[in-house]
Amino acid sequence: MPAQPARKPDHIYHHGDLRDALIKAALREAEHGGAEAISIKALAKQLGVSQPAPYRHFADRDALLAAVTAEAFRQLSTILRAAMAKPSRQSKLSRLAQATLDFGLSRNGIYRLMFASRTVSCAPKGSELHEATRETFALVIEALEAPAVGYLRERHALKIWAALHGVVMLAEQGLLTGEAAHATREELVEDFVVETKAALASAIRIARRRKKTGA
Amino acid sequence: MPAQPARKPDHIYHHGDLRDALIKAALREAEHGGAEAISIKALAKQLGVSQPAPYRHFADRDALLAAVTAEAFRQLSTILRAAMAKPSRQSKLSRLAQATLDFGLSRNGIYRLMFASRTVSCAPKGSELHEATRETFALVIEALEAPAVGYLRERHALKIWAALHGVVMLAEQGLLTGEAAHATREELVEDFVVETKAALASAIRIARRRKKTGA
DNA sequence: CTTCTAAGTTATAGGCTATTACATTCGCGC
DNA sequence: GCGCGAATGTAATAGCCTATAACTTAGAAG
Repeated sequence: MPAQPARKPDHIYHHGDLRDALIKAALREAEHGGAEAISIKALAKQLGVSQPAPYRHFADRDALLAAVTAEAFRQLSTILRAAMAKPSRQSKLSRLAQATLDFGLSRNGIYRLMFASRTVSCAPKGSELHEATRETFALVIEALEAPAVGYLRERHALKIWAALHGVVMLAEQGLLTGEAAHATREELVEDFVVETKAALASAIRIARRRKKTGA
Repeated sequence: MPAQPARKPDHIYHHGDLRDALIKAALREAEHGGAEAISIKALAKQLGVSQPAPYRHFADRDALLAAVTAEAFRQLSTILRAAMAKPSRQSKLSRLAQATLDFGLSRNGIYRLMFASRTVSCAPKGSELHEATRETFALVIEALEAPAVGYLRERHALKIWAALHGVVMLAEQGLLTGEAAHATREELVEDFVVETKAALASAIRIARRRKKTGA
C-alpha cells in the first residue's frame, strides 16, 4: 500500500477559502491587540498553512489590514443598522450613538484599526474599504431622521460622528476616569445626541425661513 | 605616531545625551510615519551609536514610545499655552481649539502617537506620560474661562476635547472631504467651541439658580 | 487526457527587537 | 592624581517577522 491511503490526506493542499479565513482570524487577533497583533506568520500557522501562503491572497500585510478593516466596517454597519431598527423609546440617533460607543469600547483593538490607523486614509477612492466607510457614514446621516436641506444633514452627521469618536478615544485612554467620570461616557454621548438634534432642527428652520423670505 | 592622534576621536564613546537625542530623533521620525516609523535600530544608526545602545536608556521600544509621547504632550501644552496667551478677538477656547486642530493635522503622525495608540492608556498613574496628559487637559479647562461649579467645567472640557479629536481623526481619514467639506474643519471646530461655551454658561446658570432656591 | 492556472510549499534573504558578555569612560572618594 | 565602581557603549547572537524566488500540486476547461 502506498504511503497515503487517500481519503482526506490529513493536510489538504487547497485550503478552500484561505482568504476569508485569514480575514476572520486576523479580526479575532486584532480584537484585543489592535493592528500590531496581526502577524501573517502567526495567522498562517494558526490556519495550518505555510507562512508564504497568505501572500497568494494579499500583496502584503497592508493589503490584509485593508481587507480586515473593510470587513470591520461592514460589521459595524450591520450592528448600527440593527440598533436603529430595534424599536425603542430612544431616538434612532441615540441608539446609533450608544451602539457605536459600545462597539468602540468592547472591540477596542478593531476600533483603532478602523479609526486610528493610516490604513483607512490610504484607501483609494473606489476601494472596498473606502466604500465600506462611506456606507457606515451614510447610516449616521440616516439616523438623524431629518430632511435634506443643503448640506445641513451631512454637516451635523459629521459633528456627531466626530464627537462620538472623541469620546471613545478619550475613554480608551482613561481620560474619562477620575473626577471627570462624574459624567459617564453614556451621558456625554447622550449630551451630544441631544445637542446635535437640536442644532440641526434649528439650522433647518432658519434655512427654510431664509429661503421663504428670499424667494 | 599611534593610531589615533586624539583630539576628537572621530566617534566619541559617550554620546553625551543619547537619551534626549533618541527622543528628539524619534519625534522627527514619527512626524510622518507615526509610531510604526520609530525603529530603535534606525535611530541608533542615525545617531551613530550601536543598535543596543538605546537599551541603556529605555527598557524596550514601548518605554521609548512612552517617553516620546510624553515629550509630544509637553510640546502640545507649550503650543496651546502660547495660543491662549496671544491677544486676539477670538476667545481663548477658540484659539486653543484651532491650535489643537492645526497640531493634529500638521503633525499627524505624532498626534496619532498621542491619541490613538495604546501607549497612553498603558501609562501608570504617576508616570511622566500620565502627568503630561493631565497637564494638557488642564489647559482645556483653563481655556473655558469659567468658574468652577461642581464638575461642570471638567465635563464641558471633556466634551470639547472629545469633539476636537473626532474632527482631527475624521479629517485625517479623508472623511471631511467631498460634499461634507462644505463645512471646513475650522468651521466645524468653531461650531463646537460656540456650542460648548453656550452649554456651559447655561449649565452654570441653572446650577446656581437651583442652589439658591435650594439653600 | 492534456494543459493551464490558481493556490500551496520549501528555502532563503533581510530587517527588527532584545539579551548576553565584554569594553571604555566618567567622576568621586581618598 | 589615582583607583575603582557605576554608567554608558560595543560586538555577537538568538528569535521573530515580512517578503520573494523557484518549485509542486490540484482542479477546471478545452
